[in-house]
Amino acid sequence: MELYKNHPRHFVAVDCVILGYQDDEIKLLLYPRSFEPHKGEWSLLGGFVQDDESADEAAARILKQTTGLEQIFLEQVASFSAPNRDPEARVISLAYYALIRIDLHDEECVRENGAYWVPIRKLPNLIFDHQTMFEKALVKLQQKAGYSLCGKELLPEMFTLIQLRKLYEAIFQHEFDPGNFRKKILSLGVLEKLSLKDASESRKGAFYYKAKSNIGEIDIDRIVKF
Amino acid sequence: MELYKNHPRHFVAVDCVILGYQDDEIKLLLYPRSFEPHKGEWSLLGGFVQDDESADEAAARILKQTTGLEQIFLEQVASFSAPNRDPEARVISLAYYALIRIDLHDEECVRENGAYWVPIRKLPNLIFDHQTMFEKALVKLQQKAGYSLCGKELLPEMFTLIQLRKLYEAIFQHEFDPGNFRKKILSLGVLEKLSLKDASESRKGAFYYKAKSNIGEIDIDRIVKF
DNA sequence: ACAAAAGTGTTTAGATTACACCCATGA
DNA sequence: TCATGGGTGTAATCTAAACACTTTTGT
Repeated sequence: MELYKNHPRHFVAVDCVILGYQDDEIKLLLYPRSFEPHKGEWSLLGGFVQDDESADEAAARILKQTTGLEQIFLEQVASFSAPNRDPEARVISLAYYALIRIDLHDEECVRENGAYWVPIRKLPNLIFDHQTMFEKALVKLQQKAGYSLCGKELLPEMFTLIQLRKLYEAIFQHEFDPGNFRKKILSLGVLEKLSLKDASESRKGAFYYKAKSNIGEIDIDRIVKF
Repeated sequence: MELYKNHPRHFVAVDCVILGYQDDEIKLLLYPRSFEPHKGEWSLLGGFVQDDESADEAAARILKQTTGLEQIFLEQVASFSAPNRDPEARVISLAYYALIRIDLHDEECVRENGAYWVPIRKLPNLIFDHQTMFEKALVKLQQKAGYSLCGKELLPEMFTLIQLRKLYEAIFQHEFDPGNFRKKILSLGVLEKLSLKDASESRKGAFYYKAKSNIGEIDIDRIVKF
């Protein structure tokens, strides 16, 4: 312990890039900061790492407190540690990104905190380095989506291939050929066709699919080359 | 500051996965830990983040102090924050990986600290979670190698295509077809052929190449599909 | 019947793979 | 001249991309 004692201790925070999908758009959950500095400005959801928890646990705890959701997808993005990134005190922040189903989250819980889901194309200015955190998180999401279907995290249990394509178009901000996309996805053999149809978008109706349960991290070559 | 004060502060360390290439193998620089706990056991090179520096700067500083090298490739791997990962005290560690040219590093500086370059196939047990840090760093290296030639970081300025292939075989622990590898790399248009030959490996000799200077992060599709 | 979205098929271009073959050179 | 690695060429296969075409169904 002697050697350790000569070194400084730092506040360690986690900041969460909470992403969801709604109305053909990827949206980010933003909070008005409740204290100085930068009170009232938009920020990611954050909090401090306590003594008895890992950063992963801290992120999950904070996410639960403010959205009511548990057991959601959560992964490290990067650490941010410029000495003056927070003008009030030295805070080293570990950024995480979370994928949640907007249709399942606790709206009241979010509303209470004054939070809003903002389409990623129309983000306001964010405090500190939160813009960079978001950008890195989006790249991570694109990488994840390239190797596994993000349907499970961002879409309802059942979804049509058209919905899945639109999700991918939102993630990559790029259009995919409907026929080719469908063939590519089906060739992966990870989806199960249901007999139910979604008739809300057309007279013919589109079949619903769901992810096969035995598939974890699919060892796909690549879903989209981009 | 009031709100911050209610939260604990933590020691924040950086641990460096220092990788080099020698004798057709990727090697990891390991240090015998100089203090308790686990004194004498093998560990990554680490140190604490000070008040006036970012974690990136801390990693660069520590790397310079112990290998004599500056301006080397250094990138974040992940954070490690289990409350009891270091039994002596709560230490949150930010893992980095560095790519260095073994032929250029300061051998004396390394020797003094009792450090050794160990082939990654024959690693001893490492303390704490350092094994996991290494494994994640290797994945990062493979990703990087998939999108940019790592020749610049791990090989001398001039190298033959055979040397580059052997480097890639060491990184991916997988053999590549000599003819196909050469064509794929040359088709990227990022190498400049020199008139000099390396005659040490064969009677015919193999031409040296060097990376074209204007190429930064090449926007290659993929070098190897794996 | 027809409009409109869902879904299938076909054609072409390009990339990947395996592997045969030629080349240059020192002993 | 011949053994040895260095380097090139080619045919078979696979994949991606573009786009035309067929199917289904409520009105």
